[in-house]
Amino acid sequence: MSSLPARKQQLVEAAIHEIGTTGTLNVTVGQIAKRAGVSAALAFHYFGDKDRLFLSAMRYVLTIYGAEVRGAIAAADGPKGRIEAVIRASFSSTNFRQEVIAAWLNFYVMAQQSDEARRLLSVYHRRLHSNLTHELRPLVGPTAPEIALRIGALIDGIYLRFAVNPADTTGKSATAQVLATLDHELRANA
Amino acid sequence: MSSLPARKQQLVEAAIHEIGTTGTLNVTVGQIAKRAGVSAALAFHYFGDKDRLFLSAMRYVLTIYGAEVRGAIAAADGPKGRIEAVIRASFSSTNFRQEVIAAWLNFYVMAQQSDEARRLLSVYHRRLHSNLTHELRPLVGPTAPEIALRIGALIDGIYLRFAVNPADTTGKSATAQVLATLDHELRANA
DNA sequence: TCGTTTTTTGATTGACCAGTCAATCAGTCC
DNA sequence: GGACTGATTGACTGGTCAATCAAAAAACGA
Repeated sequence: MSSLPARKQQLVEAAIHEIGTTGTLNVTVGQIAKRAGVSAALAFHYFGDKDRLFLSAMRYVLTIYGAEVRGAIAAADGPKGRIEAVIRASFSSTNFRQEVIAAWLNFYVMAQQSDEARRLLSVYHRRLHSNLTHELRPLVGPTAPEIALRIGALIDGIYLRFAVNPADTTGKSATAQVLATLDHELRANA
Repeated sequence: MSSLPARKQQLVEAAIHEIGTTGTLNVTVGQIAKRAGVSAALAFHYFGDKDRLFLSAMRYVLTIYGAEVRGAIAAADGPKGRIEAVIRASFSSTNFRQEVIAAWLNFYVMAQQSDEARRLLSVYHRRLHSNLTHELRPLVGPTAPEIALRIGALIDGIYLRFAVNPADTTGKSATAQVLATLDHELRANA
């Protein structure tokens, strides 16, 4: 949140940036602290250990993403408009950047070892699924959850492609692909 | 390949297993060597450094996956049958296991730093895309590449879900989801 | 059998890093 | 202005690990 003490937030943002640019969790607390312009010891003072610093970074990314999606939903009209809003927000220029996606990727790796990381990713999955299902329901009825699942997985899959090959996907084309699938799913369930 | 010298193959398999079970690239050469039943120094003798050991492990996984898909395609009948074969192979019990998927996930992370790793993943993506496109063409004509892209991304996305929550996805249900999307895409393009 | 090559190892090194600690410093409250 | 608190640091440590090396063991050919 933006309600974090200034130094904590600096460190969290530095951690994301550092993980994102190096593309790995193998960054030292020293590197992160240096980018934040403070000493490594301060990071330990605030977060206790490296893991908890990483988890805070993850929460931060999730929080921002969630806020953006919520904003997009609020500004859109009608069920289909709101579904499109979620999709567009997922590929907005804020989120759809190699640095951020590299960080996400590493959060998935973290989730292999850390229960809390896994929990946080589950929250993201559930929220996305719930948003999509809620808006799909009036359009397709009982198959809404299944379709939501597929749309959600498709979004994440496109993220993965982008992580390997940023060149041949843009936010626009990614959005178009998901919207196309959405259309076909809707047509099949009309 | 199975044509690797015995010790090399033992080490490669141990590396995959170790990466898969710990869920991270943070495994020591010592751990890997121990699992392979040899000394750490031998791993350096054969691979030169840790990176090249990891890359060999990645090639090995890709090779096995590729062989399985090729086998499944050969055994199937008709374009649609062969598409289904590819999808089924992707979620077969050989490939769709947390250990293997955790390894894949870490290969994506490797690709953030290593050109060779990125190249290998690109090969996988292209091969999958090409297989799907080839079989889709007689069914939907010029939209085949686009649909192939979406199906491919959907498969990878479902892998990601499984990486976080192995409990609520099985190979069967995953296959069913992708086949459902495939059907809807085909219907929309018939 | 013996000399040579290949495989394999244990011991070692040099770098790196998470986490600790004792010590300053800047406020704040009485 | 003195006691107390939280912020902040530099220096240190204990441990880990990739990579090297010299030598043992095994395999092999003459």
